[in-house]
Amino acid sequence: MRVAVVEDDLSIVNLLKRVLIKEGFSVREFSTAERFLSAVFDYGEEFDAVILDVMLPGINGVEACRFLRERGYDVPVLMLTALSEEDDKVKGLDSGADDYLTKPFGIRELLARLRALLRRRGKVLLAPEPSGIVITDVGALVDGKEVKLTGRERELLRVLLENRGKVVSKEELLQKVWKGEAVSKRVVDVHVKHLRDKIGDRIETVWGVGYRLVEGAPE
Amino acid sequence: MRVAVVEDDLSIVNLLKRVLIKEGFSVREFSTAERFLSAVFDYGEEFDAVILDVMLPGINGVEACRFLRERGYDVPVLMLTALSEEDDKVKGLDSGADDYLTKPFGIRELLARLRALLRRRGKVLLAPEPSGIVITDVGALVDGKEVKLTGRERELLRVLLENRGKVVSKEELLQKVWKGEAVSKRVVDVHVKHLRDKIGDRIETVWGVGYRLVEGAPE
DNA sequence: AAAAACCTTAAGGAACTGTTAAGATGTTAT
DNA sequence: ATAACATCTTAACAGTTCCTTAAGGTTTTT
Repeated sequence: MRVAVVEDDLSIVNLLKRVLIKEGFSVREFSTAERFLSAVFDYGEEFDAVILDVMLPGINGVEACRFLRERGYDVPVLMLTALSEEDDKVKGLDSGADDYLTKPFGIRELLARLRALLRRRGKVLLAPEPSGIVITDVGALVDGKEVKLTGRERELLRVLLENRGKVVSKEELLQKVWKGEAVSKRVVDVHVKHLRDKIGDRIETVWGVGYRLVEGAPE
Repeated sequence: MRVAVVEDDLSIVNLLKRVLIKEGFSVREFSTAERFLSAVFDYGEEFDAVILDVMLPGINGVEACRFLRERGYDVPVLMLTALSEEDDKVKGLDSGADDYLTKPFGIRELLARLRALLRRRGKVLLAPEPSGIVITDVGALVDGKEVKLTGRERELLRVLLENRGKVVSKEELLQKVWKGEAVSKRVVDVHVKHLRDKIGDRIETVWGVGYRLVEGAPE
């Protein structure tokens, strides 16, 4: 189990590190939200849970959490802060946090809450289901409605779905869907168009790079 | 960057803490060498630098430093003391300290020496610390908000970000972003302008030289 | 004041994507 | 076997986005 600790207070980081490691977690620490987000988005690191401080220099915990959620990263987030005002709790939880703990906190309580979060999630973390799309053997279930897809369309959607929220380059799509067959790059565009016609505008174009499946309903 | 401050004089501890934190360091304080050494060897805490007072109750700074070095702990040590006798300096430096500063010391000098030590060790002090910016695959996260960037803009921002706080010359930008393509120098200006429009006035012009990404939010 | 460096804006073209349709190929029903 | 159908690919044209250059204005230096 990999846990990211995003916290700038060294004494807390060290405490958490010691305790979490003792409990059998792998701990990756980040002193700023930027670094953490960069690890996730630039380097594709994955975590089973995130312990996220609110008061951070630069991007704060609430903003970071909101960003994660907007991009479809469904990892359990335990928010940590010195603020105990009801309003702050609301803000934190509204941003997508799963739990909220105020400093000073009991380390045993934190562990208990963390275990609870992981249990609740069943343990599958970064980048799982909730996109409103499920691939079936005849096509896809989109917002509860069944849509028929052709083979290529289904494969294309599958790859995009596996990388939900992340940009997939045309080269990668050609490689994964067309397995290196000698076809023009433009076939991707055409199939994206067909997919869009069928499942709505959930596929975003990233100019000069490729495509990205985004969350939520189209338009 | 984490700095351990090992010092029993509270007024000095507080001064250092305030200043160092302001400079973007994480500070961990210890009132005795025993506690510091215990943190290092018993708990495996790691530091990028140590500011170590010589006159400490129990194990003194020189002994502590020697102990560190004997165990192969190669962290930069800046020794701090009221003793200005040459002999003491020699003892301190011989014990493995990297630099030596006598009280009363100027805080700016201390910072400069600390930076120098870190630089010498190859620690990247280019402050990967808070800038409020994270580059993503579609653009950048600026103060928690996603901003879409074009390819050139993103590359330009990436180079500036890698050198944040430092001036990057136009030649270097042309070389790193435009890879030696034969383009006019003016393209840099234009793209800087576009970047400024999108991420705010975080890019400072250094007349006759180039550009620099500055910390914090614009105005 | 002149010169140099920078800012700002806009236009043209290059590169990329959207869209449509036709032909090729393969599949199913008759 | 043949017709009807479905799918895939390519090609062509239209539309969009992006990059660079150019030109005139502003600021800074000499």
